[in-house]
Amino acid sequence: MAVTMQDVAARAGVSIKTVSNVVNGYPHIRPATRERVEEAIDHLGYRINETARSLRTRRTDMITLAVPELSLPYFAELADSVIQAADARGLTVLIEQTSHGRAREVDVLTGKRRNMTDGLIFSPLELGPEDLALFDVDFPLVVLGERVFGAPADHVTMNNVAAAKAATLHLASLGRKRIAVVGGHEGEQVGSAALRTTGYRQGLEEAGLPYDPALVAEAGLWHRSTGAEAMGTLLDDGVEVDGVFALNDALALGALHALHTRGLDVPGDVAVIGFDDIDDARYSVPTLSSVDPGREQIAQTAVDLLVARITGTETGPFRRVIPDSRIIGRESTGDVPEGGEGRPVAVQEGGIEPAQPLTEPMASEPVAT
Amino acid sequence: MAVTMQDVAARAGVSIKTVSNVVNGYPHIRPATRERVEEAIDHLGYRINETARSLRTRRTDMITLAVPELSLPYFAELADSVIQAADARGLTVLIEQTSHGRAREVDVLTGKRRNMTDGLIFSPLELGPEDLALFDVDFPLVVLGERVFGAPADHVTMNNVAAAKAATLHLASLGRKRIAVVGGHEGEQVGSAALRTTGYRQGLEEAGLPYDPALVAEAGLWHRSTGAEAMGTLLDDGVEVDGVFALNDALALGALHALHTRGLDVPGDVAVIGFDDIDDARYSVPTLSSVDPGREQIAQTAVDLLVARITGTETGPFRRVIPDSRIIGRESTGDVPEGGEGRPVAVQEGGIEPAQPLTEPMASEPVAT
DNA sequence: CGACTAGCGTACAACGTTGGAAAACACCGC
DNA sequence: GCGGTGTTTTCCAACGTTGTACGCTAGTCG
Repeated sequence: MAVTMQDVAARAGVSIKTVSNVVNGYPHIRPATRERVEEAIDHLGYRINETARSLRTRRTDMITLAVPELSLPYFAELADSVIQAADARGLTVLIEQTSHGRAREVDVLTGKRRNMTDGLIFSPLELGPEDLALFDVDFPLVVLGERVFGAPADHVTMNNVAAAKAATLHLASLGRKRIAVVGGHEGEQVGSAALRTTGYRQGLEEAGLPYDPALVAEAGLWHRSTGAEAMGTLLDDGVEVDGVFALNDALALGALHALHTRGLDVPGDVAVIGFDDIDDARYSVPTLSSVDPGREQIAQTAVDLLVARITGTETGPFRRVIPDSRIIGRESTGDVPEGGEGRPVAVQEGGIEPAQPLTEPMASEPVAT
Repeated sequence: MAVTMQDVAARAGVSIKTVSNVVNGYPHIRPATRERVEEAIDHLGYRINETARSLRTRRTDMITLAVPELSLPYFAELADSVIQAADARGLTVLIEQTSHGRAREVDVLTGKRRNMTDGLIFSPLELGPEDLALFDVDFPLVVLGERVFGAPADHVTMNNVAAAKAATLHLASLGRKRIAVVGGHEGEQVGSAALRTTGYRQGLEEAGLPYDPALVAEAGLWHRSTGAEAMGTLLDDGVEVDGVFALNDALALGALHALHTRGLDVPGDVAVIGFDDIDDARYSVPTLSSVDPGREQIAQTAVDLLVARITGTETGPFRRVIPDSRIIGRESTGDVPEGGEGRPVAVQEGGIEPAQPLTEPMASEPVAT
């Protein structure tokens, strides 16, 4: 049925291995032979059977990317970047959506699910430090995000505390005194929420502003609707506010919505800054200032680290990599005139360090100062 | 190194084929035997080698989804739905981004790129009717979208003309007389733009409104920025407008932006409706009315059609399937009070029909009346 | 009680490719 | 014409699984 190397070999009058050599670019082949083989390949429309090749070579040149949900713009954009980075390195990406399911996240790691790829890039949302043991897997793994520190795997993360602090300080530098934070989770000790909240408090402190619990608007899920709700509740409670740091852009866009419906001007009455710098931030009304956590760099680094483990180039201790992040000023903080382009107003440098298991995940994040 | 069936068989004291039978749920196995095998599997941590299985069975249980770009919310949401639908059927999805490259789209079809999946769901953006020949491939294929009609493949598409007409009529029913259309491409004969523009003109006609070329705002790319630009130009040219039909939601959101910056009230001064019903439409300010083209149904149908071809359940003539689409009324057309939920204000029924190659692709779209 | 049917296991041969080693060939200088 | 030195090609054995064919054991039935 399908045409195999055998058929090509027969037509070209060579052995099957010679065909293989041609296909794989083995250098010592007489030009005449190569030509005959290529003619046969074209003529027969031969395409290599990747499955057989993979069985033999033990490589599939595919990697898995496991994210919570593609409808969340941050993850869609991350997936986009990862696919491009993988593509540039000759890899194909298979996407696994964990859809906010703890069980699904566990499956991703235990390999209960399909297991045909060379490695995994995993951005957990449910698993936490208590699940550290699960991350001790027997395939190449790169962890993304802020939920799990100290896993026996390479880790690409963000400059959360430093960036959140910088964002808060940026609002303070604009003269804002009553800076609310939208999106914290009560009592949460791990993950982006906790880290960014820590940065917020550090920022307040450095700016000499008091911490007022009334300015904390909680939101379980980081969606626009919850952001609008949290912001709305805060305003309706009569809390005085002149600045908002939202823990991600979706929340920030929701907050903009809530502010708008209540007739407050942004940035006139309230300045708003988000986190993630998703595409939408550039097109909202007003355009949204945000923290660019270095998405491109995260994706490329993650793929590079994974490739290094797959190929065995890197066998040393696991690394933790933190890309540079930048504050992008736009209309919502009055950093650009209406219609102007966003521009970087601050940079936090990242870095690379060995990742050791730590009992205090909160403390484990390096803080650029 | 890795543990194989051989090892399991040795430990359980059975033949390798018996292990295979256990793993594959072959029914006639003595419970005692099955238990021994399962014990051995657990003890050794055996996991089947999917590559070897695929080589033997000629199935990978993976399908490819080729879309232009995941950062475009419509495609991200489509991918989300396709992945979920595939997942429910035991398939994994490999995503190929064509990134607006004609060459990449051709590669997807000619299989120059990786070819390890059982079939392809393809949403072309560059290829058109002139490339029909390329779609004659030797693997299961389902085509999405409006660029290519009559390809020798199953096709899931939208009720473009009917839905666009309905959207336009909806604006007219609100008493709007000067309805602009945002996003057309000059002289374009194929694709969503042309079809939706046709629907717009049909809608005007049915409403007894004149067609005024001045009300056509062109936009090459369907991004927010281009939508804002096109709308802005229209307004700055002093064209009188009281309604806007944007050919997709990104354009509509851009248009909202432009209207807002010029101090026009939506829906007071201008009513706006988009197309695609992306998630963002529910959270913009004001919330955006839109056409829901039946995304879930598109995804599920596409996967079902593909599976039927892969398994050989379906060998008959190719089908064209059009899901039902609905107009969702929100604040931007004043269909709901501020803060209210969107609600369906009209439905266009879809259908199934055999797909025949046609020379007039424009005419080939069935129109529900 | 012999023959037949399930039920349960096994042996062997693929699936299409590549790694390794051996063989064939070409060319060199002597 | 011969050994030596590369280059080019071939041969064989995997990679880990499943399909097919068949053998063996127990029942079951006439």
